[in-house]
Formats: sequence, structure tokens, C-alpha cells
Amino acid sequence: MGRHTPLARNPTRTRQEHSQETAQDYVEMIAELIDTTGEARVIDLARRLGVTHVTVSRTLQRLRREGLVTSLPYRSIFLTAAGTRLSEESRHRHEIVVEFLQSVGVPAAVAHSDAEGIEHHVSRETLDAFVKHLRRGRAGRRRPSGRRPR
Amino acid sequence: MGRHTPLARNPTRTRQEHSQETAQDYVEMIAELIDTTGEARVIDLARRLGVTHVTVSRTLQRLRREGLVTSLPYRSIFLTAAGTRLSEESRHRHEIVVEFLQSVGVPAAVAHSDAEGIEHHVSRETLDAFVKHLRRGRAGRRRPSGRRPR
DNA sequence: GTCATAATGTAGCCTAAGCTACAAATTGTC
DNA sequence: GACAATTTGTAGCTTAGGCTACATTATGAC
Repeated sequence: MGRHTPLARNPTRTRQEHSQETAQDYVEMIAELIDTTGEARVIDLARRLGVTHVTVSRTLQRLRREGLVTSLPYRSIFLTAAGTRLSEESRHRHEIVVEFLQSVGVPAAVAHSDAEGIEHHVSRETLDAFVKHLRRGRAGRRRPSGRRPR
Repeated sequence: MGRHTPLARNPTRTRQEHSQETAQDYVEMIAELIDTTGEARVIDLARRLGVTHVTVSRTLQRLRREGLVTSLPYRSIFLTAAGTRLSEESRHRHEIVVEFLQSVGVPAAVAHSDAEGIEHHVSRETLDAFVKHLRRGRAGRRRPSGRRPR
């Protein structure tokens, strides 16, 4: 469809997906920084992401344009309502993936690191399957067939 | 380290990773096309990837440069030894991820589709965990504790 | 063999996300 | 308050991967 529109004003599927992943990583990290240190600054994001402040600065321009963050020059960064929502969804998904990976025997450190990449490619259905699997595992291991240990 | 070298001739980590994913997708699909239809052509790749032939054409330039494929103008595409190796590794990894997802209850169609993205972010350790999980599952379900049904 | 159609290539444009180098603002120390 | 250090911004370059429009080569039908 879009392939034949004369305007071609929107980036194509793959590109969109990729920049959406970046957006999620950023808002997640901004939320975490605000939570743990009180504020999110360009330099902190740059250090955590392993890129220069220039890259962060330019990506923030895009996120501002897309209404996910707000910030004034030389001041710290805030999430909009939309940004907060996205960060919470991302965090939730991230935690499930990490927990799930550990539940199938992936070492904690690796689980955290792999989840970074995997979380962006887990569909609704797969996430549900992960949750169910976690419930099953916990139920079976910790409270066998409803008996409460006392 | 690399961040301070004067040359900066190599794309940075994230960029490298991403273009490596693309390379894997391409060689995997080229191998599959050769297997099933006898040859891999630009137009087939374009259709399967949902992009224009121009994008494929340019990506193939890169893969040629990187020594993964060979092709002459207006002729079909071949994998080099390195390309074949990469395609086999990718295929192997892909199959494990698909099987694993299904084993935890993800519907087949979703498993295939999600595996496309997930496979690129599964580390060696996580892949091992998946394999072990599959073995456990199969062993437990099909031949419980060593007894052979007869 | 000619000629239309299909496939491939090339030119040139765009965005995202890297970078270095340099400029400007803020912050912290004395 | 002045000044050095840190942080942020801007200019301008690169590559990857999208695109359209147009040119060229192969292929298939007659």
C-alpha cells in the first residue's frame, strides 16, 4: 500500500520498528534515572547507553518531537504522560522477559543482558505464554497442589 | 577505547549489530531460496522482505563487499563459503528459538514470526538453556525416567 | 529476430543513529 | 564574583537502509 503513495512521508516498517525500540530504551532509562538519582541528564544517558552525548542529544530531539519527553536547553529531562506510559509498559515487559529467562535456567547476568534485545521482539501472545509459564513454574515449585506449608 | 581513536573508521557497536542482523536475514533467505526454488534473485528477496528491489540491490553490494555473497550484474545470487556458514548458523539458531517458543506454549505462527526478531538477541548461554529445556521437556514427556515403552 | 515485459541497476533524496570538533551555558571552587 | 571544569548544544561528516524515478539488460511471445 504505502509503497505506492506519492508522498512517502513515513519511514517504512523496519525503520519505524527500530526507532521505536530506541524510544523504549530511552524512556525506560530516563524513568529509571529519575527513580534512582532524582533526575535524568544527557550525560547519564550517554554513559549508560555507551554513546556520546551528541547522539543522546539528537535522539532526544526526536523524542521531544514525538511527544515522549520534554526538556529545556541545559536542563534535565522529563517524561510526558505518553512517555511515562511507554516506560511502564517497557519495564513490565522487560521484567517478565528477565524472569522468564531465569526460570528456564539462564544465568541472571545473561538474562538481563539478553532481555534488552529480546524484549522488543516479544509479541503479546508470546508474553502471555511467558507469564503462564512463570505461574506454572512457581505453583509447581513453591506451593505444590495448593497445600500451604506451615 | 574505540571512542577515542582518531580514525573512527568502523561503525559503532549498535550499528554493527544491526547490520549484522540484516546480513543474517539475507543469507538465511538466500539459502532458503536456493534450496526451494533453485536460485535466489533480487526480486524474490525484495518480495519476501517487503522492500523494493533497490534496497535489496544496495544491501547486496554491502554483503558482496563483506564477502558473504557473490553475484554478477543481472544474474542470480550465490553465497560464499562464509555466507553459507553464517546462513547455517542462523538457521540452526532460528530453529531452536522456534521450537523453544512452541515448547512453552507459543502458537506456531507466532513462534515463527517472533523468532525472526528474537533470534538475533539470544546469546550463546541462553541458546544453551533453550536446548537443555527442550531436551528436558522431550525426555520427560516421551520417555519418562529412562523406561522404554514397548 | 523483434519487441514488450520483467528484472536489475543507478542517481539522488530522506531519516536514524553513530562520530569528532568546536562553541556556549552551567556548576563548583576558591 | 571569577574562573576552571563539566555539561550541553551545534555543525558537519559517515553508514545503513528506506524510497521514487529513470536507465539498462534479460526474457518471453510472436
